[in-house]
Amino acid sequence: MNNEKDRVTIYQVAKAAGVSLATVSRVINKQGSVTPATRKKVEDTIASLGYRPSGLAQALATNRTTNIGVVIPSANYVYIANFLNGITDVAKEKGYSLTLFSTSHSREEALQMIEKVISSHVDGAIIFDDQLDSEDISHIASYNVPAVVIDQKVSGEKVANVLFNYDAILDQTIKRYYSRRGDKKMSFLHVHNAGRLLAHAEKKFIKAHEEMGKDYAIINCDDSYTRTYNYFCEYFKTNRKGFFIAYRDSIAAAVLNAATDSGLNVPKDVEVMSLVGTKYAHIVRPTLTTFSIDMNEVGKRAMYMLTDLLNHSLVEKTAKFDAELVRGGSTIDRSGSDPDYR
Amino acid sequence: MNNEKDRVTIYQVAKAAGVSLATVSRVINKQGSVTPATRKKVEDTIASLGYRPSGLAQALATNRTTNIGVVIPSANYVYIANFLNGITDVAKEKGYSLTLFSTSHSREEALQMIEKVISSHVDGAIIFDDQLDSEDISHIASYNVPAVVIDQKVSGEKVANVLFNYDAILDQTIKRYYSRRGDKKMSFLHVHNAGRLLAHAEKKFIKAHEEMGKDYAIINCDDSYTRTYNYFCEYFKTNRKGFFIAYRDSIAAAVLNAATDSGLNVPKDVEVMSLVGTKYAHIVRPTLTTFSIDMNEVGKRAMYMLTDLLNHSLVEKTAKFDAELVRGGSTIDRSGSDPDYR
DNA sequence: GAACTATTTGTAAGCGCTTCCAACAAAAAT
DNA sequence: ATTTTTGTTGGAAGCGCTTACAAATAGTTC
Repeated sequence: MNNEKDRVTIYQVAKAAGVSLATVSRVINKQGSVTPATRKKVEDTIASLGYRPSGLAQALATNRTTNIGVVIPSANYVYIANFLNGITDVAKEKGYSLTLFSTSHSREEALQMIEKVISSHVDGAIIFDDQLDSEDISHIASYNVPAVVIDQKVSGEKVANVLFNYDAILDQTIKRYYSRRGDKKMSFLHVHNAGRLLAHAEKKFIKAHEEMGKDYAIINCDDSYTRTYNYFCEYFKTNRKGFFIAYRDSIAAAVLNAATDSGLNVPKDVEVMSLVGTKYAHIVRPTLTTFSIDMNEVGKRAMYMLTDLLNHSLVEKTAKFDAELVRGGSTIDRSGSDPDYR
Repeated sequence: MNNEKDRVTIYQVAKAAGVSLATVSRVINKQGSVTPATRKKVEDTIASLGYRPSGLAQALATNRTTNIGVVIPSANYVYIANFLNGITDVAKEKGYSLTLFSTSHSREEALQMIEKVISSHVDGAIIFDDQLDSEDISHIASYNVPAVVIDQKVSGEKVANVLFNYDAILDQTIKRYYSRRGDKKMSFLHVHNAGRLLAHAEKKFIKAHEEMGKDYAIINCDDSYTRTYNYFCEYFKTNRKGFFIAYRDSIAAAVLNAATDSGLNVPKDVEVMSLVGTKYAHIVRPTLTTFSIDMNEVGKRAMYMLTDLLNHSLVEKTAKFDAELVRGGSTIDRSGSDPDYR
């Protein structure tokens, strides 16, 4: 064992074992034929010298890094952390490392990260960003970096897509709401820069309302629990009723708590729900109704698709995840006989 | 712009610009002297060829990767995500990338990850693991990988430490509880494999009780919100009173919700608090009392320490974070005149 | 304008590994 | 005993870059 010494190289191992570089390389890569005797000899000197192959040099020589770049807005959202977790599990199974690129919801930073991904020489990338358009992203494909793009359709030979589908369930939920006894005005919580998914849902929300000729509101709010909570505490001083749809459940939780803390009853006076559902939705009381997609599964799926892409064995280049309605106590169940509604 | 072509190398740039490799290298690294005229010429051909230096080759040649390895149990905990977020911010500021190594709370995997960190040729590492002992970790230092170790004292020339201090506040809180009107039996929620921090706190908890001659309980529970919630729903059928200390706030939230949902009053019948405090603590009702440390700050600090370590400018090799008592409504405030206790 | 210095550029040797190809030895076939 | 086949090794080039060091050019000074 060497302590505080310079890195042991394959050359030193070869010398110590009395063989050539090539032979050592063969035993560490377990390929090519080596006599059991010499293999053992080499393995022993590797162990006694404490040799570790340099991933860098290997990568340069083989043109494979076994490294995947992951582009996300920030690790600080639970749904992103879930997504990351899914990726991590599969990456470990498949022997890949992950390099994180976080864009902080800024288009500029996102572009910069894409550049970084390209020069960082990753074998592939998973891109879950909400600021770039498909042209920005297809740029990465032109540099021969296989990529799986989340929540966006980007085409290219080495690009696969994971798409979310909130449309159907959102539309259906809104229409059912009005067709039963929906007596509250619906509001959609708009968050600046929250990205495509939200923007798309917002459009659907508006469209559904216009189709039904119903009045609605768009409320601008902050992507922060505390600020949203404070805002709604103020809001509920004058507005004592409403149905709110937020992007993330932690924002919905802010509305819910503000309502409860303002002496309102959820769901009688105020109904709330969100698109993204994480553990927050289960922890609040009443629990939150969400249109949910399991982000852990999305991460896993994305990583599987990427490894298939790298092995040229990916057949279906687009995966679609349909949001499911997960009922909580924050809305009134309007299905069937409405047992909860008195 | 080249599309779908092989990587453009520095050699091609040199040739196209009619200069030598060395000159191109000088302009991309902005060092050594180059005539403005040739610089421009080179920059132009770089742009027109769409050349990007290979980080890999640079790293191999300079022996610097500008890459930091981050070892964590899992990204799926909010406090870890917060920590990661702090690291990310500083890393971006300092121009480092992050490679993630997740150990899944397994000692075996953790050891494996340490090996990976070593051969991945990172410039440094931040290690927040709960399974390894200091000997395991000091192993990494012997391979000349500068490291900042979280929540553990590891010594070595190139090792720095970030330590947490829950002892004082925990001891003080327990003793104050009994010296005022603490009438409920205290229980500590033990989670298998949750690591050092918890184990240490548990010891302190027991010690404080023995010093005061008070009865206490250790409850084994799962590191999962749902399972803990179910367990305590059962538990509260027969036990209608108690003071519970959990490790993470989401576990504490499970106890809190189970109590409320069982018709108990928090904090009158059941008091709950946790060591780690995240957004969960603010979202539940009543809010949770926690012994909190701002993990985002911990991440930032760790990364600053690491960059200083890499620049040989780190003076204080140990940083200590004291946990603060953050009062929520899940416990009865026993300071002063106990206004909430009627 | 010669002698010298400062600045800009090119040459070539690595960084630590893989891998093709040739060389050789041992086993099998004739 | 000789040729062919199979299996095991070593030599050497190359992955894309950096960086002494040498060479060449331009700029000073007397």
